[in-house]
Amino acid sequence: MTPIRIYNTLAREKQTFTPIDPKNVRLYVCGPTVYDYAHIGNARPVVVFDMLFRLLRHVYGTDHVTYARNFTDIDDKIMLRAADEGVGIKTISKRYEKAYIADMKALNALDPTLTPRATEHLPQMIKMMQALIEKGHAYEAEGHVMFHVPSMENYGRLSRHSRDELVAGSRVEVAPYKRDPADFVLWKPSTEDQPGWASPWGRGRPGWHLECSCMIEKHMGTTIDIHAGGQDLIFPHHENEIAQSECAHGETFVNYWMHNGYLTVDGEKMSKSLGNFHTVHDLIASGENGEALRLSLLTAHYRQPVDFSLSTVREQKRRLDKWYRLTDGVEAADTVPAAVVDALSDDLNTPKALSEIDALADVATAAELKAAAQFMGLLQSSTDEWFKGDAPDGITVEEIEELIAARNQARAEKNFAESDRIRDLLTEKGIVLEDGAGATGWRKA
RNA sequence: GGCGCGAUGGCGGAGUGGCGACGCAGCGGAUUGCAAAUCCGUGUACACGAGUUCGAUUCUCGUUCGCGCCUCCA
Repeated sequence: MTPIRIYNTLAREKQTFTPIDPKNVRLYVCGPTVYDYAHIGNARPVVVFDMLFRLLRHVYGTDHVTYARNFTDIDDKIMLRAADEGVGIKTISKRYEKAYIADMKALNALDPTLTPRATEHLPQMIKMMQALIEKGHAYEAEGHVMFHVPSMENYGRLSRHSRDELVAGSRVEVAPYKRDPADFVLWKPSTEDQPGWASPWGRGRPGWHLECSCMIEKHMGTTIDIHAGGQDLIFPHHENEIAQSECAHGETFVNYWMHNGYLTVDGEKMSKSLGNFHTVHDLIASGENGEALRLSLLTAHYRQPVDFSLSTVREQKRRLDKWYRLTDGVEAADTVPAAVVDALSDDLNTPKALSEIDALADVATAAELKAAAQFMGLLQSSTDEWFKGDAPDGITVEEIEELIAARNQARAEKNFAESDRIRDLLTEKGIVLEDGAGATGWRKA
């Protein structure tokens, strides 16, 4: 078995992955703040680390991997949205949590083992803050609980920022209650009309970083194997998680840190003003194929930037079309081809793995191709479902078949003007005809 | 300014000290009434300049260009 190699952000190099306990490999990925639909950039870490989850399960056994992905369901952005709509935060968070789950399912992402929510971990948060205060790593000030950064000797080793650099490069005003400009919030007070929970420091709500530390502590222990997320989370989010957990526990928090690169759209940063903002929800609703979206996100290596465009999605759709044609009626092989597992074991080299799948694109190796593609969360439908779908838009299967029969009648009579007219009619409906040796088949474009 | 990443053919994207991965698109052919699908064939690609070497796209140094982060952000 090829060992799994992982690029560890902490070490800035690829390392051989050794789990703490092969019977319980623990992976945590930072999940969404549920205040709006997830965009395609949010989907990248989900798809990428879903691939990691699949690989870990393949190597260590399905029941030996715990994968947690949280929902941040208390946050100022959620509060803002709730206030806008005049509803409670739970209405907002539940709505977008539900949408998120559906969207990620459309991308063939497996359900994580655990999906903890911030608001379900208030007791753990309070306990951790108390421990940090007792150990001199945190203090109370004007209803806030602050983490005192200078109290941690090696703060900043993940992002390789020294406290001094952070203070010097800071773009935000320093709140007056901070003992040190680099200190960050663990707990902040809530006004009467804001959501809040009782605490020894008054009614308030948690800062962003605290939840992950507490959820990991509760569900996975003081030290976990892998913690992953977008590279923008390296600082401050993950740096501060390390500070909280390691100062509270006195133990290593995470052995391997993984961070995915950014996604651009048509070569530019995705933004609403540029008109290139794509939510997964809208992409699926407008007819883009979830599996093609997934494949598009896997065409680049996860640490590299990936450029997203609709033309890429269509291109990858055609690639899948080819694989579906080849594997029609073929039973997937029992084992996943080693070349594909090896590529993925090398720091999740998905472009390599995909090209290894292409190398199997031959009738003689169709069963292997199918096993490999399914391992990567692709070819999850039957060939028939893929090409024909549940129901083509604006035309019934019966109508299609009647038109095909009429066309074949015309063809038999050499009335090609009529047969081409019928084919054009179907093309307009998004139906492509394929004249085979015996019969005429059809598929959705 | 600090930290970090990258530059491969029309596009995407592996990889390697010496034989032009792979996919998509394009082009030619087979097949087809015509298409579609399929099959066969088809490309003087490795940012620039030095250095190391018998030999560098691959290693070293430099240059240029592009990108990300530096307390909203996957």
